[in-house]
Amino acid sequence: MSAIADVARLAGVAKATASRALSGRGYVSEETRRKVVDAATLIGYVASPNAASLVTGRTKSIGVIIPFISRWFFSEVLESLERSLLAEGYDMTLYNLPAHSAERERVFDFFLARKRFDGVISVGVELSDAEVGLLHRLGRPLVGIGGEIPGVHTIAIDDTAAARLATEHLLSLGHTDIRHIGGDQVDQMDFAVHTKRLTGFNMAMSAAGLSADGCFAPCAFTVPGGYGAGLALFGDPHRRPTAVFAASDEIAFGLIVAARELGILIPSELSVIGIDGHPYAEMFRLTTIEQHPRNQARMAVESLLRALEQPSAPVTPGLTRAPTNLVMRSSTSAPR
Amino acid sequence: MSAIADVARLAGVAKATASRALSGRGYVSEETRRKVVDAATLIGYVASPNAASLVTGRTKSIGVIIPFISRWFFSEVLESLERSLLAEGYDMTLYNLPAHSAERERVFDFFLARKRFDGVISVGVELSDAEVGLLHRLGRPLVGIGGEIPGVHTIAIDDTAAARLATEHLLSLGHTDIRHIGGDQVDQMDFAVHTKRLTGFNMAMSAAGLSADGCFAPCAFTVPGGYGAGLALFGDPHRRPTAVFAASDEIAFGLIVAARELGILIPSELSVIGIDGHPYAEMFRLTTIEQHPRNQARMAVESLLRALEQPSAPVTPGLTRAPTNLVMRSSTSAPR
DNA sequence: TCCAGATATGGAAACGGTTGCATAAGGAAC
DNA sequence: GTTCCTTATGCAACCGTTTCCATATCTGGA
Repeated sequence: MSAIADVARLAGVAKATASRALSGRGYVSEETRRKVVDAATLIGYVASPNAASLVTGRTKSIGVIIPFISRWFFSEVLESLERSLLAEGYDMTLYNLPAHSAERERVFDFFLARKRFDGVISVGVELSDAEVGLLHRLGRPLVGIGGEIPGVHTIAIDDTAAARLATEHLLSLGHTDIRHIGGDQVDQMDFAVHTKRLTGFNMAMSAAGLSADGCFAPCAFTVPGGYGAGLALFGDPHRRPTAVFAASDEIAFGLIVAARELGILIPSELSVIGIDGHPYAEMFRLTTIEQHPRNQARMAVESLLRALEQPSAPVTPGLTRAPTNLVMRSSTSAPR
Repeated sequence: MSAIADVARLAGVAKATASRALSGRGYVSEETRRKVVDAATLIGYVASPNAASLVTGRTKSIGVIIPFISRWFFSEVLESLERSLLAEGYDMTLYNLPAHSAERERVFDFFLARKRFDGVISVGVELSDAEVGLLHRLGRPLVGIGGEIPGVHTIAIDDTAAARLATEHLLSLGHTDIRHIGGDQVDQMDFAVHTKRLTGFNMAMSAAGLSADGCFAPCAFTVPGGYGAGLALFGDPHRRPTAVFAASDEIAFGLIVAARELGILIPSELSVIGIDGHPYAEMFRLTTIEQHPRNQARMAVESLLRALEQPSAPVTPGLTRAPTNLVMRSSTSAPR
């Protein structure tokens, strides 16, 4: 194809001048600039980012590590990351790494270690010290979403507090027989999200003077997971709780579908609360704690780009808490 | 960082030899190879793909254009694309382009036109002749998923046939009062997917000697979209059909939720069939036409890589039909 | 013994940009 | 009329690989 040398020749200037004219860096007279631009458009010149990266060391592309694509939180984050990065002129290269996959090491050694990215965003993946160290040594800034990583700036909601808030909402309505349906061990999710939400639940219960023993039931972190748990939990009318705190909206939807199939009225016979702010929540009239993943993604991009602009001042490691808020709908009420 | 020159120096060989030893191309004695590899691991050498691309012209990375990330079909395709490409050593760079977005031109001119990708996969995006021409001129192979693009190899199901099959299933059960709930104009989906499915419905109806006039109702191509359409459609018991063909499983779920809220029994009072093979279908006991997006993605990658390996023989333009199959569950039965 | 081919290695030229340094002209300040 | 700074441009080095070409050794077959 046509290289910048061709453009320079056609415009009657040196390669250096053509480069400056096209990139806008350095001194170029307006007249020369126009000549160069005209020549470039005439022969359909497009710059080679590879060649530029080679000398500048910057690739204008960001690597993203994410364990799921189809789960709501992650797809929302992904869409928002892509938009924000594209708007800033960055490419986004995606690595879909299931939590403890065998490919993880390969991705780090083979893909990330190469100098193809200016920075990395890790979504819901708890990086090891070795992995963080690798990126750090390469001088590549790293920002996390979803949980705390030592030495890395991360954006995350306070899972424990959110779970506690959800449970307290049920308690404040007068419920005392509350169950928590959350992720199980099989569903590997990093940052101990499941555990933190369970902890928040336990804290709220004991603060209210209630025992949380036997109040937790695990299930797959999906709608069918919640559905299965709901059928099992609500099957026996005598052991049915008056309220359920689901660790995610998707679980909550499954619980609601199961409850409806069993003829249980919501909220009069059963209150349900979730966490997420999923777009289907309104349709199911689900009370939930919203966590705004798109904002979390924007915050991560902002932090990463700031670190890229000022390599001197490394990203302030530490946790930025993303806000959450309770949205009350009609899936919760006082017990009968 | 350390370059291949450092490795060569440490191993006591020339850069050329070090390159051959590490890439495995050309003649290198076993002894020398080991020396080079040892030196490389010793100083933690990682190759720069940028520098390599510059001379080889191959980037080992593929660009993917996709209009949605969170919709089921697209997230499935995406996950499968990523796996297949990663397994073959390719990076995947993602461009999330809503159908008629303003950014589309910018992405093509600014991102895709650059020589950053060996090839492009377009998922559910109907590329214009100009866009196809641009990539073709750059010598970058292109494979499509979701519908026919002139001059490009594409993988797609037969939307018309699938819709017809779904409708025929309802007809064969004895239904005559059938409605089709599908995507609306606002929901911009390329390749006229909505129209094709409507056409399949109409063909089946008229083949059965039934009029399809007024049997179509549009809605957003989502669960809440189907829910809203269901509430509207099933609200009046006297105008209620005995069967509904939903253009997607997600719409079907919404319809089912709406029907259940209204106390309508499925399938005795209402049969519902969808298209997709969504993982929630089993939970809703939904009869559906499965379309296996992951396989479609695998086929696309295979086709693209074949084109990359043999630049001489260009990809056979044309359409490869991805198979679909009817899965019967208990959301459909004969009318009462 | 000589020669063709396979094997092994090095030197140097690419690939396509950016940028440091040198040069030169035009003002402004003294 | 110097001196200095700003503006404008060119030359050449450089980024980190791959690969072409040349050279040299070692086979084995004629």
